Amino acid sequence: MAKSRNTEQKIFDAATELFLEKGVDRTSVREIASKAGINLALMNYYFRSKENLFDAIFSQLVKQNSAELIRILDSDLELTEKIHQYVNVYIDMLSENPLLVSFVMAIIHRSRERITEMKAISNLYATDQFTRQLIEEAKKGNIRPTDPTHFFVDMLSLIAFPFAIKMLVMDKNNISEKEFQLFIQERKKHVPELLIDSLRPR
Amino acid sequence: MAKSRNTEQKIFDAATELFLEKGVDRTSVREIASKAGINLALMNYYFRSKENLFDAIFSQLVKQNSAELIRILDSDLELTEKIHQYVNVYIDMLSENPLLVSFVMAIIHRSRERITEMKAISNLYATDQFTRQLIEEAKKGNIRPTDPTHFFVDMLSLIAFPFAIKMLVMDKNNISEKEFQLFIQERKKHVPELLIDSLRPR
DNA sequence: ATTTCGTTTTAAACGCTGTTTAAAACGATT
DNA sequence: AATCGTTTTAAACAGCGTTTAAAACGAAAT
Repeated sequence: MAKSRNTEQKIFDAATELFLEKGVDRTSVREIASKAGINLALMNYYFRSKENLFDAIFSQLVKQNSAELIRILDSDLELTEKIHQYVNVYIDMLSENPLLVSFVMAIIHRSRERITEMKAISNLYATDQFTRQLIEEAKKGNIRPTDPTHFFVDMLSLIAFPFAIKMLVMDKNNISEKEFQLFIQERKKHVPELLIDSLRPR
Repeated sequence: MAKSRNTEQKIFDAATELFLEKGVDRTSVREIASKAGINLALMNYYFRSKENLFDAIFSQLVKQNSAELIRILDSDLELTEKIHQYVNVYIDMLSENPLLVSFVMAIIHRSRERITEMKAISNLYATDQFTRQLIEEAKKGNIRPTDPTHFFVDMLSLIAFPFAIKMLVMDKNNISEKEFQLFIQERKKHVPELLIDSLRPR
């Protein structure tokens, strides 16, 4: 048997499912092959390595999700509305996509070697319009002068880090998965408030 | 030759150095044994596993560092002063201890199975006094009513996450290691300001 | 001084991992 | 029906963390 053109897709799908379920490191290539119903070596035939397979899955996932975030950052929305939308969409994204969260964590974990992949998820490289806005609004006196780098790092931190320490928050507050999701939902209001508040002229 | 009671210490030291240098995952047990000048199997004789060795190094590191943070949280310091001190000490700690940062990231990465180790670093379990303070100050009208959980998660996020995306920040702003350290130093002022500002009654 | 006994060290192997190899099977083209 | 590039296969590779069983050792007991 040969030329079943969906072999590549079968590997891709099986790996995606297993990576989500057990994490990248704890998923073996033999397991992926078994789940996909293919020979072990085919994984290396289609993707050159397991790392490469991970990248393929990851960048597809990012492409699906980051477009909207960049669109928001680049838009003409008023500053506070833009912050609201960005935070809301980003939190929803991470909240609905556990695979994305664990992939982001895996990449951050070996961040020294994986800057390229990090760029894609960070939107840090689409902040020109946003930065301009921060500076101009400050010039007009609508907000207090604000360092754009710190502000953007703050925003990313407040959005993403809680997902990283999810298990910790659940354990400490003795809450369930569902209740954690509620906690995250609260942050869609809380984080923009905090950020916008810090911009208010004194 | 036998009974050289410092064999355990030699393994511990060699592993610490290598873990810092190349990360836990990319350091093999054979490499540790070679650097320590001991037989491969001795690593499993003294520590039961590589994971165990990691834990031993990690918890020693945490013990050295977290005591002061807990002391600050439990102190009678005035709220704003407490926030200042906590943020400053924590940022200094992470900034002077790259090993701690990469260990924290390694543990967060496999957070599902490692809650115990996470507890140790989070200080999330020493927040009783701090929580009480937030509630009482709000009752007195000195600060606006604030959810303690969100506030503490905010604080941790703003302190820790920037270290996780260090490479990203450096690449995006085209800055050196030294300049990143400066950026971090700025946050010792910026983060407390942001947090305390959010407590101001409206 | 020799035997005994628990501790420490050793070399070799185990089962697992990701990856490579070389040959086989296959389908379309000639 | 033969050819040729693509796809699939079984088997092996080198590396990993870990285990095994025997050896080497030092101190205590005879």
